[in-house]
Amino acid sequence: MKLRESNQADGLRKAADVAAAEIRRQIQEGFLAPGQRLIEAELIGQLPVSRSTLREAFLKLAADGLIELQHQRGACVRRMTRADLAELFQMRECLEGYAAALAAQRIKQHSSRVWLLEARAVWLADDVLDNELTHMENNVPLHDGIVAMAGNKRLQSALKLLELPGYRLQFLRLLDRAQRTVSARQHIDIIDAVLAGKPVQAEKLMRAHVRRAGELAQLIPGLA
Amino acid sequence: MKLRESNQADGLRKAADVAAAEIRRQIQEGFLAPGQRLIEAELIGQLPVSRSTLREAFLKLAADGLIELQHQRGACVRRMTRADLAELFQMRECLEGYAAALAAQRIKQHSSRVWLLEARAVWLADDVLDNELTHMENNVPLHDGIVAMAGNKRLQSALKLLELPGYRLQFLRLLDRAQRTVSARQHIDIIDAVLAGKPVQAEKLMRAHVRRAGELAQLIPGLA
DNA sequence: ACTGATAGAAATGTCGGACATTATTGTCAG
DNA sequence: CTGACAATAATGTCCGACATTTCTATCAGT
Repeated sequence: MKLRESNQADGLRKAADVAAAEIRRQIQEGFLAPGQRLIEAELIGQLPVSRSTLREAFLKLAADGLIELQHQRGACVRRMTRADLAELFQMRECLEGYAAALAAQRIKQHSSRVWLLEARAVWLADDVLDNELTHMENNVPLHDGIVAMAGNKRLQSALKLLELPGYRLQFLRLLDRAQRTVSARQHIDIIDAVLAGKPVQAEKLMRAHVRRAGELAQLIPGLA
Repeated sequence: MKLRESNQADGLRKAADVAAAEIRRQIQEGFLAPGQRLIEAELIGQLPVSRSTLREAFLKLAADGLIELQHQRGACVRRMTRADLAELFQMRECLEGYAAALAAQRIKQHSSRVWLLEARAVWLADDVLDNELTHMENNVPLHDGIVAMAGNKRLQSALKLLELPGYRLQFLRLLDRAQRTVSARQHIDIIDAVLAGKPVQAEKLMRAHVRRAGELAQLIPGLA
């Protein structure tokens, strides 16, 4: 049978990866709500894959922590409890703090000073205070960039698994102007510490920054 | 067909888990060397599972980082490069350090002071200096125990994935008496810091301890 | 009407076979 | 000895079947 010709030029060579990516997208966009059950028979009807392949996709998604698999009870979109969220942000505090420290250590080798200076300018401007979407759109790249500067791929992929799956919109709503102001200030301080090559301070500031985000996340409504 | 009745009372309910556990055991005991290819057809002959189930086991092992899966090239036991090892110990330095800090913070709530005091006595005794096996057998539980005291299950499972898969024996051989002496001293210092409820110091000491182990691990022969 | 047992339906876990696709190997002409 | 090419081996995917387990709706009894 002709293998799907749809995935033109994408890196997803296996059908299971395609299916996993599609389900991931549906989860992140809210089509699949946290706690919702994923019935194999239903998804087979929606995705061009067989049961075996779908089950493989389930395993990959479960490995990424996006869904949960229970024996003889199938798959469901992962539902966060407040305790889970606390643990998650504790991990991020630890890892991103360390990433900031490593980034500060390696700042000389990197020509990414330029990039950091550009980011700094962004967080000094008013856009990130006025517009919550602009704020968010610049927030993720900044954190990712600092993590990338740390130069540890394991660290990078570990942190990728710690992004909140389906609650981003609800988190966004919690960021009022006051919150955005504090956040922007912290970002600038972190950038300065990294640029100055001060690992200890960079780590300390990043930890405080992530901890604050974690406390804010606890206010997300509708958590189990 | 009658499902295998062998797994009496173990928590491994799914056949895929049984197969994964068996393969994991073979890797850790050295029957399967790093880099060795795992042919589906061969393993089907050795394990009482079908191809589908075996492939599921592969996915789980890959998620744990024990094997690597390449498209159209199957599975092979993960081979560590020195760079991989460096990243791995960097992660452990970060996470275990943080775990020590958390443990020190929560020491009052835990009645595990007793446990720590017992561990302290062990590391003051001569057994852990004289016998490399005794050293190792007490090392893992101590680290695990401190991580458990941190009370973050994510942290716990993240660290479980960072254990060296098949190189433990070779690492063990690097621990001569001098190394063991330093290690024991560091353990005692860490325990004292946790008992004293000093998170900052506990983290600092644990980081130094893990970093030292990482530098030692770089001496493991036969790495890619 | 409510509760609990029970039979039926629904969904998952596992198996075996089949075939397409791709990687590896071995052969042969030059 | 090298490069093209055919043969082999191994993986990726699909399909259908059945056992096992969970879920559900019905029904008897208090």
